[in-house]
Amino acid sequence: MKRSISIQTLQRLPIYLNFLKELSQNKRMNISAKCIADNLRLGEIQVRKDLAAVSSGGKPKVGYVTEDLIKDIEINLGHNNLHDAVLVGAGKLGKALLSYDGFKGYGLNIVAAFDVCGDVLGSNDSGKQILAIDKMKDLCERMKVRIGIITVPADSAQKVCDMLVESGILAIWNFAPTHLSAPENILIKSENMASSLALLSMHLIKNIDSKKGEMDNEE
Amino acid sequence: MKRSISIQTLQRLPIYLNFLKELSQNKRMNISAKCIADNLRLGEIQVRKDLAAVSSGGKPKVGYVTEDLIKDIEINLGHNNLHDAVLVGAGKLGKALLSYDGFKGYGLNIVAAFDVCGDVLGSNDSGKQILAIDKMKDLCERMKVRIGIITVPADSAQKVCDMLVESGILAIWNFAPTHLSAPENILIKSENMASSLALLSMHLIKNIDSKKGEMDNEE
DNA sequence: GGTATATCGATATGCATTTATCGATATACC
DNA sequence: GGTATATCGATAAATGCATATCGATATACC
Repeated sequence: MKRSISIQTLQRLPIYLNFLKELSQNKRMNISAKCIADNLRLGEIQVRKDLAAVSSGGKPKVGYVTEDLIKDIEINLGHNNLHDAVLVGAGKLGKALLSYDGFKGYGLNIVAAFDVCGDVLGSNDSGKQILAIDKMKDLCERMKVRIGIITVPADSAQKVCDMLVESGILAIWNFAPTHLSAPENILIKSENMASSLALLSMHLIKNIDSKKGEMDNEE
Repeated sequence: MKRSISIQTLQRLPIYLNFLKELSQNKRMNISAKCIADNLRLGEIQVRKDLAAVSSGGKPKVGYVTEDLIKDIEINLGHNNLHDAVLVGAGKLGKALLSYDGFKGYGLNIVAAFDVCGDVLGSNDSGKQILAIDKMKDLCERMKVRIGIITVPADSAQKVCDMLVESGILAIWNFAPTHLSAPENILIKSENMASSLALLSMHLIKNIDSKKGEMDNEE
């Protein structure tokens, strides 16, 4: 039963988790689905359904027990067992991600970074090692690393992707602004900044347009 | 008619655009929907439908004219008119984004950054100014900036969000791992790393689990 | 010029996700 | 203790999106 958490629900779980942790700090013992929905600007029913997929249930009139809910979500997100990851491409974005110490809270542990460029090799100010790329496969296999993060320029992203697959990586987090091809069983999640910008841009265009033709009832 | 581009389609447009630009460099004049689909691992029909939403159409037997398609997509993405943006939070991620010079290609122009911390003020190695946050409102109003990028820690993100709204910002790109509340007419696009990680994590858990119980036909 | 074929566009089907409706139940208050 | 109410959970309808099917059409080749 618990197997079937939809992708959409899965992606909302971290948002609930974040909100619930805030509540927890403020010593709120109970929380209703409606309250969560109002605060997060989501539908009340949607929240209830999402929570139903992971939790053992709430009580009428009082809602859910905050702490229990947090635990349930964390279990379902796999935050209890940390996944090791390697990062390829120690440019600006790569270094920024390396230095970000919040990933552990999400179950991700970057063990090392790789790059071709000799200049950046060595220890980063994050304390993480930046190694030559030819050492990647060996390290991944030894440490059984299963997650790869790509922060190289677009034109070398596919090559890096292939290397990661070669190294036994099962899931790839891609920040390069390009599409990647990999075998079926490899999950590729692209953080497509361009797609996000498309959304913002579209919103602005619509908004500015509707302001120009201030008809009020444009449709 | 062209009004109704679905969100999903909109988010795929930059991917097509990227691919088409590569083709264009290789002097390919024409391209079929099937070819795009195969290269990008998408459905042929999906591609055709997406393209139908933005383009004036292709010809049987030859497909679409590459250059025309690029233009059509760029128009629909608003890449022709650059949107100005401000960035708040000149930490590691903020600086990384400031230094990334690829945004202009997506129609985004970061005009300045803001931070509370005195240390980082001044000119960045990106050439962009990092200013004190109290100057934000004035600058946004003067330059009619409509996009705000939030790269501050989670606990100050909402405060920054409010300030941006105050400054006349219409669309917010949020990198803080928290949910933000703003008036209805403000678009908030959160780059939720935790959500992405949830996806990766889930994939690994499923994969490793199915390997443990190597039943082959687990369902 | 006629026929074959690749490719397009439109309509229809199916699936996933969201939203709505309704009855059930635990707490609160009289 | 009985009734009112907030809230939950389940079932049903609606929506949005992806996939399938089919006829139309422009090019290529005979």
